[in-house]
Amino acid sequence: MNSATRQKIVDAAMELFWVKGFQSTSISDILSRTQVHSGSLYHFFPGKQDVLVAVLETYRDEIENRLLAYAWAGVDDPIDKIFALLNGYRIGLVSSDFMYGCPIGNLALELHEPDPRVRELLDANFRNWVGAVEQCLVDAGDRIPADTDRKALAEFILTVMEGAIMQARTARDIGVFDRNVEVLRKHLDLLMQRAKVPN
Amino acid sequence: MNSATRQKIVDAAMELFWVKGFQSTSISDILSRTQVHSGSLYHFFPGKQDVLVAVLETYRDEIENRLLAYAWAGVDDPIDKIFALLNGYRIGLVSSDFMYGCPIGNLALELHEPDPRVRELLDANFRNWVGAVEQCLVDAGDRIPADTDRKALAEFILTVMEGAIMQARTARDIGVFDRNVEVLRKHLDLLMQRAKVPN
DNA sequence: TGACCATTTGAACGCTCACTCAAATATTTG
DNA sequence: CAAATATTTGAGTGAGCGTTCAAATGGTCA
Repeated sequence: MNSATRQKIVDAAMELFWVKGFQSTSISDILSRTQVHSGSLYHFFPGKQDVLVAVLETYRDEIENRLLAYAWAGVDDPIDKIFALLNGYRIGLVSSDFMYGCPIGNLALELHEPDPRVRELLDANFRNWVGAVEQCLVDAGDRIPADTDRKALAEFILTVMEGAIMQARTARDIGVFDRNVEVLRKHLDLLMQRAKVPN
Repeated sequence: MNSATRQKIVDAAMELFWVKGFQSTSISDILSRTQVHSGSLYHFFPGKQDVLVAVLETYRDEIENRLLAYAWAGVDDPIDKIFALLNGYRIGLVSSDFMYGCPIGNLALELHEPDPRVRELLDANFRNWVGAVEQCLVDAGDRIPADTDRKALAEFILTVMEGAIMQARTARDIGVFDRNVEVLRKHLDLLMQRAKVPN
């Protein structure tokens, strides 16, 4: 079931959907990049939507290996991990001249009436990401006030990441990304300050 | 130059691009909704991209009349205005069953290699929005610490709006939107608290 | 070897898309 | 009114899209 051809298709589609979006990527884009013929693609996938489903399943299943392991290499402190993760996206933006944003966020706003499977996979990817950040906040223990909703704050950090990328890509200026991260850092500083001296 | 037909086309395209996105909206979608024939559309616009340009120019020029006047009706306090603006988007989401997000944010992430005119107009729309919120923060005067970067905070508020909408639409759950706004409110509360008792 | 199934090949199909254009009609202007 | 210009009509075009399918090839196992 998981032939090399199938994997080549998913890998190419992952890259193309990221850079060009789903609708702007044609089946023949995928075929020419993979040197696969259309019949082979349709042997493994009923249609284009199913390629997208496979791509989103891969993101969901590989968040540890493809994203977190890379961003968190050599980082132990849970609060540092949060900013290291954001910095991973920053590097992607800068090194690609603002081509590489968040592949999930892109698709989430591009697809207006998505296939239920696609919508659920986008959501699952967001919840995975939020869960990873939430774990960092839990690991931060009493450095953060006890009454702080960790999950809500993790969702907020995803929001900051997505909004910062959106603005930086549109302005083609990393400054707005950095300023967004600085405001987030300020917020966490204020929370941590308040945890030290409860008021 | 500004005939009624041209305006009908822009209005219909504004709605369709909002609900379906740019690429999923066909010229014939616009024609059938407006009862205009293709030759008329191409009499006023060289191509589909130029319809998008006209739409984005309208958003840019009409932010006061179409967005702020509505959201800020009866609201005077500058901090309240910020949350009233966010609440405007909340109402759009809920009342449309998550169809109406942010039209500018949608397009910003849908179009990966936009026409320079389009990219600049998207950016101009963001800067307009940020400018309006920045003015609220300036009007808040010394309720906010003097060393707070008002523009950076306004950009951050745009980020929160965009990220909150993205997650709420994907989850089809307004809860995540509300939690995001609550965290933002917490941040502003902490800032205002710090402005009262400088530390 | 031969039968069976998985995979590959690549031409072809139907459809929708953005867009064109010549002719008809309405409006403006002198 | 007459001429010029602006606008509308709507059939038509070519290109690209996702998808199909019958035939060829490759691998597995009795």
